[in-house]
Amino acid sequence: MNLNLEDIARLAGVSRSTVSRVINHHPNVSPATREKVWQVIQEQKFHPNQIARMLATQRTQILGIVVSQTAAVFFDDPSAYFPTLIQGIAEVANQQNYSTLLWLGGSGEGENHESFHRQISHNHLADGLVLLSASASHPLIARLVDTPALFVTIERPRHFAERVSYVTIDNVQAARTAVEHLIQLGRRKIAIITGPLLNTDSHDRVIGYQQAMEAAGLAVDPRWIVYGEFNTDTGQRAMKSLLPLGLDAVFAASDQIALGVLQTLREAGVCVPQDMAVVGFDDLPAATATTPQLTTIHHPIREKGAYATRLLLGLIEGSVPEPQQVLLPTHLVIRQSCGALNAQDMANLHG
Amino acid sequence: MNLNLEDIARLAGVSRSTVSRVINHHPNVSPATREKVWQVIQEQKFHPNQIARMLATQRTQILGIVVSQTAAVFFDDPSAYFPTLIQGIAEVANQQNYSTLLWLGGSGEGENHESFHRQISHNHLADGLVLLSASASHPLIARLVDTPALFVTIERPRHFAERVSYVTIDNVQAARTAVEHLIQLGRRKIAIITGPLLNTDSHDRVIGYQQAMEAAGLAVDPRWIVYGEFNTDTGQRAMKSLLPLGLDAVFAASDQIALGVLQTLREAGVCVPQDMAVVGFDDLPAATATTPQLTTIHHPIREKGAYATRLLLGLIEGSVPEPQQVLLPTHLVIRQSCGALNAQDMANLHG
DNA sequence: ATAAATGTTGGGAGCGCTCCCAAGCCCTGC
DNA sequence: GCAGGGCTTGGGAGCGCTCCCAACATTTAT
Repeated sequence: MNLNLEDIARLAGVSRSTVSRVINHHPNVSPATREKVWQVIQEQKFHPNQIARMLATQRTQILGIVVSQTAAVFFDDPSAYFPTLIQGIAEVANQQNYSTLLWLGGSGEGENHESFHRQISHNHLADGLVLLSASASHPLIARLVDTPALFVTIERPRHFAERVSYVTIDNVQAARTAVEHLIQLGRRKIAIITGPLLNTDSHDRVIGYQQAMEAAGLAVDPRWIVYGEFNTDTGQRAMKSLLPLGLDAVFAASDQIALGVLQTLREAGVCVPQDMAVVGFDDLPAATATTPQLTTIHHPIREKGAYATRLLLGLIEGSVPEPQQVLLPTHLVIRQSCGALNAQDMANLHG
Repeated sequence: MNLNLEDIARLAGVSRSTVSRVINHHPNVSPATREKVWQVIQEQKFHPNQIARMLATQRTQILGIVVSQTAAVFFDDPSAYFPTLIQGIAEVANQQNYSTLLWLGGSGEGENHESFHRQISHNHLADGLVLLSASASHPLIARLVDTPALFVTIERPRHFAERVSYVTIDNVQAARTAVEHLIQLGRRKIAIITGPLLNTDSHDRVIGYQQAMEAAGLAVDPRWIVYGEFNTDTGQRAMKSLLPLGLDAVFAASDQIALGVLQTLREAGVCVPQDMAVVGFDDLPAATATTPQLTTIHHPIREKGAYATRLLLGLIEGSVPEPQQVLLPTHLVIRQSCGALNAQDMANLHG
């Protein structure tokens, strides 16, 4: 049904090879021939078969995006963290003429997870892989790290961190900045509510918290450090458990958590920021919709995806050596929930 | 570097064809040979080259997911509408041994849009396509409809509706149900705030609204019908403009819109549902987080994606004829914002 | 003018698989 | 005992492209 190179060649009165050269913009084709061939190609609306090209070149121009996680964690999440990441990836990929293969799965259970990862690593469709969650993709990383497969993870992996390429933010520094800000404002009894223990983002934010506290000579009650999930529910639950401890500030390691914290504090009649300062992490759109608006750490989610993709492309082209590890900058966005803006500032804001 | 069929054949002392037969579970291989070949395959961790297989079979086992829309509309949207759809698609696809190619793009501008769609329709990588937004994909539909390419859209397309396969919900009926519910509760002056005029979902919900009003013998002031976007901002803006009209109910054609409506009403000191009943559409998780909780139309977003994929697979296998058009069921979820639950019910809820 | 360098073109081989056909095998039935 | 049928097996011919090499044409340098 479809035409092939040979057909075009016949119609243009040249050889298959010449048509191939024209299509691939090889230099050594005379202008006249080039012109003639292009004309036939246009006329026939010819498009070379990608698959055949892949087979011949051993390159697919496809990037795999791996979201190995329970569906709920990713998509019912209003933060749109993963979708935003994917957007950053797809943008760069499409722009560089790569297609993106989306792998969603690994819904928890061991066997499923296993076969999901096997499917990805054996189906050699992609020239490279972006793993959106290093911690959840651990088994995949373990099986890829000793193969020639090219991949980069978002988030620093727990294992093989020295051998794999990743893009992340300096979570330690970012968390430290957030907590130092609270300390500067006179807060002393500061708790942290964070995500899963095994998640390196989660883990590093605790380190940053501890460093800030220690540097300020503030003792940390172990009960002040609460691990959970990066969601609203954890925020509510954790805050309820923290309520009796007489704190004056909470650092929520995600805005989702902060949302839950704020809600619980409101229900408990605790005034934010007067009685309790709150700082979040992520700078989601939702952070400006709360009352009071959330002070939070901004980090470039979409850019993480984009950067990881550029990096991966570099690895594929061979223009950069493995492994590459990059930390993207973050900054503190001061709004109302930390109490840094005094009454007058707030009046100005609303004026 | 990698082994191929021939290598395995040599190691197993058989021919390429026999190995191929074993891998593809063809019946006519003697048990002994089959066993021997499997053993070599396991030993060598052999995995057949997908690309070569694609070239030979002219089938890719890949489904394309097309999200032709501005990024912001899709991912900054807390409703996770598109991610949820994608999840439904990927689930079915992976389960049937299909991979999914994700096409995100068409960021508004004509030229971009054009080249985005060209890229999709010429790159014959997918056995079939799922178009996530019929209205936004119009140019793509127009170019695909006269080709042998297989595709199904979510949402009924504005043009070629009789010729394309799609999966959607009965928006007319759903909207009608919502509005009839308000009428039953004694509301008379009911407005509708909906999405883009060119979106068929949007359009049909208005039809449903009009049918319900007409059936009840209620005249509709043209100012009561407001078109906008499916977002919070539209809800706020539209509600502000509706405030002076002395309404007693608003049907928001998406929960996002309803969120904006609720916010504006709160700021204006209008009590919901006493002074103004509000019904939404979508049944997002956020609908239960509002005060009062939102009465809304539930529709199966994820199932839409899953159904569309099963349908597409059917078209690919040739087991169903084109075109197929299906309407999935919806239902009204009664919560507090419509005023159907009286004080006692509410007490029970909180007890 | 002529050898050498350069530019242009065509064809063969190969990427790794599937599918078809023919050949060889064994078994059954007359 | 031998023809005819069904299993099992191997090899050839693609799928449509790229890439290399050799052949030929055209310049350029001497």
